[in-house]
Amino acid sequence: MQRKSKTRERILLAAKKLFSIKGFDGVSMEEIANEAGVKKALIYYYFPSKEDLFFEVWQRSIDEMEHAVLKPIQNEGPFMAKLKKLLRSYIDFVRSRRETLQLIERERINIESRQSTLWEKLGERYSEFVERIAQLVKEGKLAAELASDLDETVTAQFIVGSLSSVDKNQLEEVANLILKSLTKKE
Amino acid sequence: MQRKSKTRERILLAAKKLFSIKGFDGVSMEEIANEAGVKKALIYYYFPSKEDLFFEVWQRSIDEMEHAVLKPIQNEGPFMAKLKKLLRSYIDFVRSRRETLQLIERERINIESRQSTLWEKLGERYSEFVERIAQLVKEGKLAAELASDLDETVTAQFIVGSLSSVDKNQLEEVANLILKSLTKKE
DNA sequence: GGTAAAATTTACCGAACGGTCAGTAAAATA
DNA sequence: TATTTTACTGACCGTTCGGTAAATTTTACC
Repeated sequence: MQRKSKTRERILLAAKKLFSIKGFDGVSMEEIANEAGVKKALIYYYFPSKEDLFFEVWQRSIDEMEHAVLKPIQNEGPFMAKLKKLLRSYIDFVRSRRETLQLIERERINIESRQSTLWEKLGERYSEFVERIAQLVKEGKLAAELASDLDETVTAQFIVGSLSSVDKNQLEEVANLILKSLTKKE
Repeated sequence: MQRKSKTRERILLAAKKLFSIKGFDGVSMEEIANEAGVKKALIYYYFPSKEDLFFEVWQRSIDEMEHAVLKPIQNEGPFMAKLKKLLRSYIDFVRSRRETLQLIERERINIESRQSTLWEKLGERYSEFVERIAQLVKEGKLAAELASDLDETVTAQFIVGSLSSVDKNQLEEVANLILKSLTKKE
């Protein structure tokens, strides 16, 4: 029972690593098995298919990101403090969990362009995350700290998108740009 | 001679379409052939390999983007006019050339994580594009229209990244956010 | 220590992959 | 008209793919 979950975990870790580097279609089950130090058939003992394996990797990655980014701001008080904390924790996440971020960034587009119902669920899971940030933006508008004509979802996409696409060494600069763009002119 | 280039073009167009939807590893040569209305073997008459086919699709796509985004600002005068024109032309590009943008966004990460010399060239071609926008930022700093402590490359990545990652219907809002974040406080 | 269940490996399958090649039809050249 | 070049096809090759079934080893429990 203990051994079982340990092997399963090793497979998930190996899969996540390789998926993040080469993408879903670029990785074979044999590669994943080798990375995990296991024979290919054993993967099928724990996971019904390559897709199912990827699904679990994806869900876990989004959970991980959501936890790292959203959890720290939950008990924060005033809106501006929350926003700054969000940027801070997002920067920390990008810096410390490169593999997770790369997996998400890489497969996000891929997921959107597959039409199967199962894959769509994965896309929705990601949208949920963005929408939670959009909720924060809404909060800021209600508190009159952000301009009332801001579209919440677009603003959330803007925050995530800009922080995900720049060099990891200068994320603070981007966070400042975001802050400056969002705060009301006085 | 005329027929030859027409077929070649059809193959390139079909490949671009499929690569942009499914990615390099997600598309087979047979699919591309079907999309182009051609037998698979004929593709190898025009292109030595799948990689070579992709290389040409990629180079053309970057050229297309560079032309659409950078050409309009070449003969523009003052810096702020140039910057606004850049945002305008980038928005138009995102709206009208979705396939091209999706190909670039999708394969950019993929290209970076392949270590072969040939693939690295493709990555450099993209970096060139970003660096050209960075040059514009530098211009703005010299003209004292932008804060002097802005990192040019990061700012360029910020502009491209944020405009590439939001819903196409509200790009103007993002352009305004970018403008607000970059212009000096008065 | 025997034994049943769980965990892992070996051996294999049909399909699909990227790529090749001999040959043919159609055009261009002479 | 004869000949060379260009455009294109179908059949096929070796390999790798995702996935399965059966045999073997390891573990847990009495």
